[in-house]
Amino acid sequence: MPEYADDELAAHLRAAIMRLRRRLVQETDSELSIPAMTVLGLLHRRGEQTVGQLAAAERVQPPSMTRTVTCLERDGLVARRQGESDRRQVVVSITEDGRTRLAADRDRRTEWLARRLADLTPDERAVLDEAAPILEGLATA
Amino acid sequence: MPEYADDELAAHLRAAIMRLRRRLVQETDSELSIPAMTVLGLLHRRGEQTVGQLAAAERVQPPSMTRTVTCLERDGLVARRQGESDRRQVVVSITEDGRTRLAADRDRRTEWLARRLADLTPDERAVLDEAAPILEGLATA
DNA sequence: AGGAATACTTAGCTGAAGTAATGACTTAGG
DNA sequence: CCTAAGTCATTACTTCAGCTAAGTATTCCT
Repeated sequence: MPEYADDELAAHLRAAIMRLRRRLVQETDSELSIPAMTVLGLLHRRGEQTVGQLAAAERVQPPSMTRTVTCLERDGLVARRQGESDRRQVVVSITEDGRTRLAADRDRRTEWLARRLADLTPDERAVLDEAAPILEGLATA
Repeated sequence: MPEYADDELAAHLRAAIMRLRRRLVQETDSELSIPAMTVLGLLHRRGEQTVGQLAAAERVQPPSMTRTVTCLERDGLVARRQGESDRRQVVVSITEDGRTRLAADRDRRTEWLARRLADLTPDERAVLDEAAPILEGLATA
């Protein structure tokens, strides 16, 4: 039994995403900006990446990624070095400090959402569990 | 069969929301800003509201809502008038032009998402159909 | 070798949120 | 009843996170 008529799902989903995103930003209390945190996570999962790869992964223009990386480098959480095969590239890697900070922040950062999720029924959580990769796919497609 | 360990769902859901939101913003081609459109929708559904009510509904600080309303008023899509019982309040109502614009824009605005949704399998759409109100609830809780 | 293409950076803009302070009005206490 | 405190909206300014345009360094192609 669908909650929404077919042509209304998009509108409702959109509104929900927008509101929830703002809420997530509001409820987050962390020293790291959201893009910074995301990049740190990427480097943790994928290992070192060029600025271009990071920009593509986050679907952001290169200058935006440069700024984020500059910020992270200033705080000593990532290291920049010139690419070996192609010296135009800049390879970014996470530092030990970066990993420490990531671990510390990841918990705090998702804490609010995790608490909210804990309040849901198992069924509801199961729905979101299935929905997460689909949403991810929509963003990436 | 959960895709994610319990304590990872929050992190993944968060990332998915952030990316999808950015994508929605990018792919949207409309004359109305996102907050403006949302407010117009609220006024359409709920009838006239004070600036404070609108701000609370969107979980935005009053100044942000003032700005959005100012913009909408400039375009003749909403009307401001002084509150009758409490003259500090400002009551905002949607105009006929506003309704027209809302109808025209709603389609265009959700078009990209609607197309993406159409590419999903029926099962995936069903999941999102159930997920939408849950996400909405998380944002509002 | 020289010109086109690529990878990142720099500089500056915009949109959409926020806080702090102000003005107008209302409510409550003495 | 009148003053003090509180509330609603606004104004002014800041911050954040994206963008484009233009510049620099390097590589690729003929």
